Amino acid sequence: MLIATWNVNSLKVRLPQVLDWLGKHSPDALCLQELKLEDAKFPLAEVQAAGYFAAFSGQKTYNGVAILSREPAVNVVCGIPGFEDEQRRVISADVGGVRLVCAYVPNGQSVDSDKYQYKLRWFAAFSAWLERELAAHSRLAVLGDYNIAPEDRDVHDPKAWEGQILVSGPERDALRRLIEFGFKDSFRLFEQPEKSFSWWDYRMNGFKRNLGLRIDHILLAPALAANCVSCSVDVEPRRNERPSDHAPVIAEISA
DNA sequence: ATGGCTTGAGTGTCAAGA
Repeated sequence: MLIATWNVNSLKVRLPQVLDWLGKHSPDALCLQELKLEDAKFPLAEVQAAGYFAAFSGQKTYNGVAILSREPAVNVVCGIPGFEDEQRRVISADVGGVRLVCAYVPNGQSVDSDKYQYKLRWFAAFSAWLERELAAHSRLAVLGDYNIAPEDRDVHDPKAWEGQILVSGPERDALRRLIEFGFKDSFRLFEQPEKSFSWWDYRMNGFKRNLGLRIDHILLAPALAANCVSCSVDVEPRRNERPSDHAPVIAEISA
C-alpha cells in the first residue's frame, strides 16, 4: 500500500500536477493540504476521472485538506473532535484497512505572535487526540504538513534557523511527544541522503540551492512502521513550472 | 536590506505562507 502527503498550495493551481502525479505513482491514498478552496469548488469530477475517490474539508482562501483514495474513504471525521476551530486543517478516514489522518499544522508566523500560541494550542489538542486514536487504531498513519523540522539535520542552515518558527524548542517538543506515544517518523526508518527536505522557499532560488526544511511527515503507528518498506521525498514536482513550494512524501506499507 | 516569491482577494495592494 502506497500512502502519500502533499501540501499543494492551492489545488486550483496545482490540479494538473496532482493528476499527473497520481497517474505516475498510483498511490492508494494521497493526503492534500492547503487546498485554498471551498468545498463547492472542489474538483471532484476531475479527481474521479483519474480513478480516485475524495473526502475533503475546505474553506475559502486558506487551509483545506483532502484524502484522495483508490477505495472509498469511510468513517470520515473532519477536524479534531472537541477542539473548536474554524480553520479546516484535519480530515481522517479509513482507507484499505488503515486509519489515515491528514493534517495541516498551523504555521505559527513567528515565535512572538498570537499565531504561534495558536499553533502550540492546536498541536496540544492534536496530540491528545492522536494519543487516543493510537489506542483505538493499531493501523494508524498521520500524514501531513507538520510545519515542524524535527532535528537540525532537517534544516539547511540550523544556525540561521535556531529558535525560529518551525524549529523552536516548544514546537520540536510537541512533535517529539508523538514519537513518545510510539509513532515512528517513517522517513527516518531508512537510510536517506544528506540534506533531504520537503519544502523550499519560493524566494532566492531556494530550491535550486537546496535551502530547504523537512517539515512534511508520515508518522506511523508501531504496527504499520513494522511493515513500512520505504519512505522518500519526491522532489520531481518541485521542478515543475508553477510548483508548490512543498514536495510530496510517499511511504510504502507491505501487507 | 525584516527584503526576496506565490496565492487569493479583487482591481489597490495587502495578508499569509514558511
